[in-house]
Amino acid sequence: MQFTLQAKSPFNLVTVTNSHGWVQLAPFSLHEDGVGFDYVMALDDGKVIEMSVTAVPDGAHITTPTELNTAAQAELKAKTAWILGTEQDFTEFYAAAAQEPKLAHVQAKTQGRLLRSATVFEDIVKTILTTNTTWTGTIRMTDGLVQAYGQPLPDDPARFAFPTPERLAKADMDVLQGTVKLGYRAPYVLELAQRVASGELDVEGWKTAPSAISGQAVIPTAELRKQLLALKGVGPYAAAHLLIFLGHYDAIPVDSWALKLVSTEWYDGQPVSKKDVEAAFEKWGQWQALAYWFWDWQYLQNN
DNA sequence: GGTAGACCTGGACGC
DNA sequence: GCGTCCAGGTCTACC
Repeated sequence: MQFTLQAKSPFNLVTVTNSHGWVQLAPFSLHEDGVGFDYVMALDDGKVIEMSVTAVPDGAHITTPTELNTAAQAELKAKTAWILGTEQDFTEFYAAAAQEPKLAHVQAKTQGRLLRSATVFEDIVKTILTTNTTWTGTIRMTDGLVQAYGQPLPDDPARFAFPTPERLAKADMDVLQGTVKLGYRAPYVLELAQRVASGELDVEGWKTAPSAISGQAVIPTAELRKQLLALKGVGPYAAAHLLIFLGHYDAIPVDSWALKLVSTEWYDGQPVSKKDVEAAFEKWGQWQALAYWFWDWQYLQNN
């Protein structure tokens, strides 16, 4: 099966793929040319497929060697559109950014979209695995989780889809801590999987909200943030990070990196607080997370 | 609401 | 090679 997804213009697959580090995390794998990527996906009917995503003007071309029925085809198209954010519209952000020299590049570079996983569940787990560790630690933990509990690809059993909540809900705590080495995060991930698998928690409902698809927030950010913070292992940083994925850009994920960037940009390298970071981007209102993310940082130019 | 200490791992560093 | 220290967010207990 193959199909082309046309995105709301402007769109550039390279920009989305390299928008942040997600493409380095299983079950993504970056193509050698650095433009497109492969992704192993578990469909609702239990089938595990691999898809290859390549660039076309203002869109992406998707191919999978697996034959799919009508329902599976629709699911694949919807999940791919979500991963790439093809329906997102950044016209207002570009208009605001054009007035700021440090953001004047965003429209020309078609920046705004961030690569997402196929499910909100997967993005929550991965975000928890970014906390209190190094990026190499995040890659290692994600790889371990996918290999230990992911469903194998029939044509290549060495590759796996990201574990479904149902599979992860049955995980052994000793394996999560000892083999996968999630450490103290293991109970957080296990509890999340069990709550989602049992139906108690509908995190995919956050994804299908019109606001998240269009990029225009309708559910108040404060309400969604409250629900995210109620998840074990999700604190202020992780909640803000996940809000971005869900189309809410009015909160900044302040981590040690953000403190370093703002310190260099406006405080001559002196220590800054979370409030300083938030104050620096407050004027960007509903776009402040994107303004922060795509800012032309002095620190990056100097290092 | 704010703060301190614990959590866990890998990497850097000194010996 | 070994031991120690530190960085990285969140949780819990406490004030």
